[in-house]
Amino acid sequence: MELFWRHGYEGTSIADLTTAMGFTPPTLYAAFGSKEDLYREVIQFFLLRSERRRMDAALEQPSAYAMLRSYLYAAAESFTDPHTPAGCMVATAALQCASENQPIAQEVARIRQHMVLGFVERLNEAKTSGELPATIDALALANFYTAIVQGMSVQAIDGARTNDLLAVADLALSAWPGTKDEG
Amino acid sequence: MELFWRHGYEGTSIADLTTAMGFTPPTLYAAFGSKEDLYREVIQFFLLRSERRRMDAALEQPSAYAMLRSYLYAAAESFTDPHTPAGCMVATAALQCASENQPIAQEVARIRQHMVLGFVERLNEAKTSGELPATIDALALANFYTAIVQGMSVQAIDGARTNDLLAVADLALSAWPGTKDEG
DNA sequence: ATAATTATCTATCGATCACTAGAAAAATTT
DNA sequence: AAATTTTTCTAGTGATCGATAGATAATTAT
Repeated sequence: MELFWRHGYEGTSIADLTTAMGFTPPTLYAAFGSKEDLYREVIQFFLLRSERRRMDAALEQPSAYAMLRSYLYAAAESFTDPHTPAGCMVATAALQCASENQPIAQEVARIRQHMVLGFVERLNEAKTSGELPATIDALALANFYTAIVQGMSVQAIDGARTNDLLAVADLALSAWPGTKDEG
Repeated sequence: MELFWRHGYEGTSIADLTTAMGFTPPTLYAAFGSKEDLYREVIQFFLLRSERRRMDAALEQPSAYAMLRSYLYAAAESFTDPHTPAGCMVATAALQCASENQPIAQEVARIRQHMVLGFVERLNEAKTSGELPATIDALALANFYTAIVQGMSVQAIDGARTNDLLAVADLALSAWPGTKDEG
């Protein structure tokens, strides 16, 4: 996971993986099938371990605003966690790749879309509860906060520190078009 | 440029390039030196042709707010221009790559940093002119709008349309902590 | 028109890519 | 302990990677 996270799908070779894991290619293929299968498995592992944990904690918040704040703060922390590679493993992954790896890119893009829809769902709840004006475009707002997460991931890769990303998150939260009462 | 733009540095092979340009590898190497040199040259060409044009037009605006609006709107248009690959060639390029291509990644990251500093400079002017409160952290604000550009680039690659990105831009502009009078 | 130069070709370099057949070693079962 | 199964290794597959030597063609200069 660490290798794919840091170097991406194309930037990580079977030799890199087997060296890091301490065995030889046949063992890897017996265990995971192919490089592509292994990458998919790693992504799912990452989602369960990092992304889902972030999102679950955020969705527990009492308001949509608090959810976004929780998520963005958690992202700022984890994107700059010195124990893991910088940035997010899916938010800015597989953006450019060779034609033969297009399926990989599409799968990662689908996961990103899924994340947007998670935000949209919560924002629509906020519209019915009155936290957000009914006139608000929930999809546009979800795209906006997703863009912030993606930009934070880029900047983490470029060496930004936790506080830099927290400041970006706060500015994004200042654009919140609803109430900020609870949370 | 189109190949590197769409598939990235690692995702584009010499064979891809020579096929697209209609000649053979020795001609490419005689003309450009190496794949790395060619990529650097392409990036410079892109900066002059697209990025610099966007930035120059933005810096002509009478206010910092209008500059950001001009830049973000231009980005929304060009990132989704059907005549070129989706997204920006530098904003989301070379984020993950093999260790041996680290120099390329660092160079692109340096260009991104340069873009942030361009924003910072204009924002500091806005502080002295009174358009922005003196208490504002210009670097944080520049990082915020840069993050939006980077996120817009990711979403363009993922298939977003011009209007989607314009909506994201407008929400980012709504976070502007200064006056919006002129422009 | 001939000579010198430049440009592009064919054919390939060694290295590395993802991946695998068949042997050897380790673990498990009888 | 012997037989069987599972696992991992050595060694190598063909394909493709970026890059190049030497020959050929096209252009330019005399």
